[in-house]
Amino acid sequence: MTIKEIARLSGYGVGTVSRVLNNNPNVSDKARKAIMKVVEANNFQPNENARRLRIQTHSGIAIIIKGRQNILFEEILERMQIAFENADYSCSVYYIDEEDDEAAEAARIQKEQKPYGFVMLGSNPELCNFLSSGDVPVIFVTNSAASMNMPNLSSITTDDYGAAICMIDYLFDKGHTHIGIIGGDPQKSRPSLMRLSGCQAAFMRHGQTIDMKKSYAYSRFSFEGGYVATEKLLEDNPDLTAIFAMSDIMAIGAIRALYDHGKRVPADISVAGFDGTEISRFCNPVLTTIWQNTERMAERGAEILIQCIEEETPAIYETVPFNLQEGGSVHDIRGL
Amino acid sequence: MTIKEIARLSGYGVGTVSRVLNNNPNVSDKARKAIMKVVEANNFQPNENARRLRIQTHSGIAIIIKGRQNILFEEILERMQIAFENADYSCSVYYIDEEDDEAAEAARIQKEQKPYGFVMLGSNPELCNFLSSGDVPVIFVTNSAASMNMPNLSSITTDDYGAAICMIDYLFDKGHTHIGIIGGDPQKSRPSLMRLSGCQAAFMRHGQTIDMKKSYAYSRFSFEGGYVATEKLLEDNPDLTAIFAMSDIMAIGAIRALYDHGKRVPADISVAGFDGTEISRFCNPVLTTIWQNTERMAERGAEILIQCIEEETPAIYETVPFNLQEGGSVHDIRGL
DNA sequence: CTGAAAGCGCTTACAG
DNA sequence: CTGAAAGCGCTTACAG
Repeated sequence: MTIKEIARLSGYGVGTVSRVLNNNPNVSDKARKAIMKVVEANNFQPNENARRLRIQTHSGIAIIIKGRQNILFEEILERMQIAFENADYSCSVYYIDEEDDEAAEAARIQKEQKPYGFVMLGSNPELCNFLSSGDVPVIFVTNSAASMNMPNLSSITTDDYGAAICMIDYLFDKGHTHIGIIGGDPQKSRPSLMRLSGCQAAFMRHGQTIDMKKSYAYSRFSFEGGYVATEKLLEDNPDLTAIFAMSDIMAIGAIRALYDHGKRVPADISVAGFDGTEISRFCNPVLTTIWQNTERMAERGAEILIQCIEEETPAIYETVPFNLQEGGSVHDIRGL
Repeated sequence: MTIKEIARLSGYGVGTVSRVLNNNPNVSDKARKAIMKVVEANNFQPNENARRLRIQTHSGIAIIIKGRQNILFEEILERMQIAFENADYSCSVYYIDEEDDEAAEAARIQKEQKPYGFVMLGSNPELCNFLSSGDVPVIFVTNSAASMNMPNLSSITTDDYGAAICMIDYLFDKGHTHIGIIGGDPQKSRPSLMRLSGCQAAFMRHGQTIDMKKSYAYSRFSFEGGYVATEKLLEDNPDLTAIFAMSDIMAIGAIRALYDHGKRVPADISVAGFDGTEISRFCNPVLTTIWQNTERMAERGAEILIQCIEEETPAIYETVPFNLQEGGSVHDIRGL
């Protein structure tokens, strides 16, 4: 079934059929009705490939998500899609693996779809040179693009640095002075680097420095990663009283490891997370964590991208406030 | 940049360029080299819309996933994609919301992409009349299509019925005779219905029946759902000793609710889950749950679909074995 | 092995 | 308001 068939069956030309299908006002009511009748009777759907080939135009917003199963990203994605659709942008979502090359994927999409703009979830702007050479607007979510200083690369992030300071201060406040940290590779993950810097700043204020060999354990952002990293920290630091993990998932892995090694949380050792995803409120104990405002990141992220597209504004770098969400995983050990 | 440009720059015709791009053997080495040089120099990507319009053919496998954030489905999806790619089928993944209409989505994709086959993850075959009217092969994963008896609708499922019996038997074995159940609406969710039937069978063997009003609590497959359902069960059944939740996520919600109501798990009350997803091994306590063999479901599912496509085999309904995975969330209360 | 040409299904000036 | 026609970028018989 093609537009030509519809034209034949309705007695009109293909041009008029096309106009009806695209809600072009220059069609008589009579023609519209006759054509819609045939369209509906045949449950006709125009061939999208032909349409795209012909209009050759941008096809909405491309959202590239690095890493599946990331609850934080899923929360942001859902709201972003709604925001874009409310602004009459359709979006297509592309998942790529943790190890895959987002720049190559973006380049492919750029050639194929010519989107109005890109949303990069969890992507490191430094790896996206391709995008900076073009002039299509891009917004990086959870990774700052400020240091790139490219007019088309915006970003929206949580204040990772400030949040880490806040959490470490909180732990010191509760009497913890032997703190281990679990995070990503600061050479590769910008949020890890920012949070680590925040930790270092907070430690300094309390007259300590972080021993990167003993007290910082590298981990993937997974349960298993948090588990293994915790075992390493325990081995190197028998007198640890608290662990700060840079994601809720890693924190849950850490808690599991601690129990398996006979340590109760928080009675024997405290654990803090990062993200404030749903699971942090349902796991046991409930996590003390940094809540990232995914709602705001999604909505402002969409707004910024749309503004860059429509008004050709230069890049915007925005930071979203966080909250320390108290659960039951951190013990107050002052006076013990 | 189009194929025409490449032709001009390389001094060959568009036909030859196209043949090189598609690895057609009828091209001289000389031409291939010359053309590839230009292609690479320009980082040329052919226009996919034009290609699809022209070849007008099937575009691999369409995978429709109902509900985001479903860890079980993500596990299956990842392995399925690998299986299809190894068999040289490309696949495209479509996520739809819990409430969305998968039949409409499938119809749309069918018109637009003409896939060789469909994978429906978490979809109810009874809602997919559209698909049965066509002759494109479909495999339903986690929902049996056996009762549909349509030659193109296959399915691969865990033995939900047997697994529920196994778990209830296990709970009775450990001395539990007051068991509450949390699951989906058996009118809408086929796996819920099958598991509930298994529970009923197991209860009967132990001389009990399930009081659907008091002992079965409806829930969405979410943390929050499990939490609320547990509160209802507690209220209606003060002497409950165990809860069987039909997913790990609901079980974790249940555990949280129990703690919030001053009950320890498993000391005061036992909780069992279903799925055996990664989180079941990291939450606290570790869940006693039914492990679904996602690896096998994915691999056999892909095999079955490919067989139906290539050999035009009639529908196959396959059941995959499960395992009861013992954690620390069920207490042995015999002799207490 | 290669090129010229037809045509996939659509949209959109253009002319009426 | 409507129709005839050009053309989006590609693939593939067809002829050589």
